[in-house]
Amino acid sequence: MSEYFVGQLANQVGINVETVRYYERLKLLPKPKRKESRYRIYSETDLRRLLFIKCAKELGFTLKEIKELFALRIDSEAKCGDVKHLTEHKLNDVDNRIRDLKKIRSVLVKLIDQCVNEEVSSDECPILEVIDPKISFTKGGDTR
Amino acid sequence: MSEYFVGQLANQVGINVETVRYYERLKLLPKPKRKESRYRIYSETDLRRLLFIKCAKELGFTLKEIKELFALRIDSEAKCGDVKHLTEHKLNDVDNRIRDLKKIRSVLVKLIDQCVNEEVSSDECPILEVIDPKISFTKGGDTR
DNA sequence: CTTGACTCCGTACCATACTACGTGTATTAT
DNA sequence: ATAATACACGTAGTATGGTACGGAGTCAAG
Repeated sequence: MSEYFVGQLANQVGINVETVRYYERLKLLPKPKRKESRYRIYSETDLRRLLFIKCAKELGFTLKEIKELFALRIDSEAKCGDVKHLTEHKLNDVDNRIRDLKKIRSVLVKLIDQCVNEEVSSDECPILEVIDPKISFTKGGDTR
Repeated sequence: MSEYFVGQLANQVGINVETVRYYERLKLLPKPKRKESRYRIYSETDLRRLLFIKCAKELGFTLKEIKELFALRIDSEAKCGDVKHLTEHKLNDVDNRIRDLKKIRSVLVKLIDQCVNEEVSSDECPILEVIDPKISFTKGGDTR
């Protein structure tokens, strides 16, 4: 079971040392053990947690939302139904994202296709094909 | 073919009027036609463009990246190969996002499952199961 | 036992993406 | 026609998510 100082941890994950401390302040990371020297000591679990944060951030989750994701757990305190509802909500959100990304994906594929087939086409911005103003993207009312 | 003033447009999309002007400054939106009164006049196309921006933002694209997405088009000026490369890069990015979201999705489903089956489980944060430190998320080197 | 790299902490600064404010003109509802 | 909205513009302020800085303590190598 390997342990790291903050520098090694930050390096493994590919983020800044200051960012680790920042996340700790925001309670995205638990307060780590300390050496007698007060140096922070991190575990494999902390590393995974940080990797998750990094990834989720790139997927468009805010730090606040990431905190909520971490909080989704079934423990004896929380009522199972509550967790289920929250989780279903998040799931719905994630599904919408996947769907929207797939729309964008299909347009990109089409664009690459056009390149291959040398069909020089419209002045219209092709990415906008993704949007049918009637059936369009996740309209209104999600959490964010 | 309907036309809007900035307020109606912003309202349709669900964003602030100031934000529309802000996007115009950043050249995410083209300079609109004006009435004699200098009032901006927007079209259906502008509305779709704004909806796209809103959606892409929620998917974790920065405004800069969204601008790049808009720029992906085959016109007589641009060399097709360039566009193809750029687009393939974006496609790769999008694919990674979809894959990572699917991982998160599967964990959420598992969590909901546990609720249904009343298996009160570990103190460990279940969302972290998503991360296998070996096979994990999109590590390193994408554009962002 | 000193030198260089790492860590501590608090605070200050930075970029991105808005959002609000103030002053003036235009439009619209009564 | 006049008051309430809406818009124009420039500029300033805010929230989020970091990033940098400075002075002091720690550690490992030579």
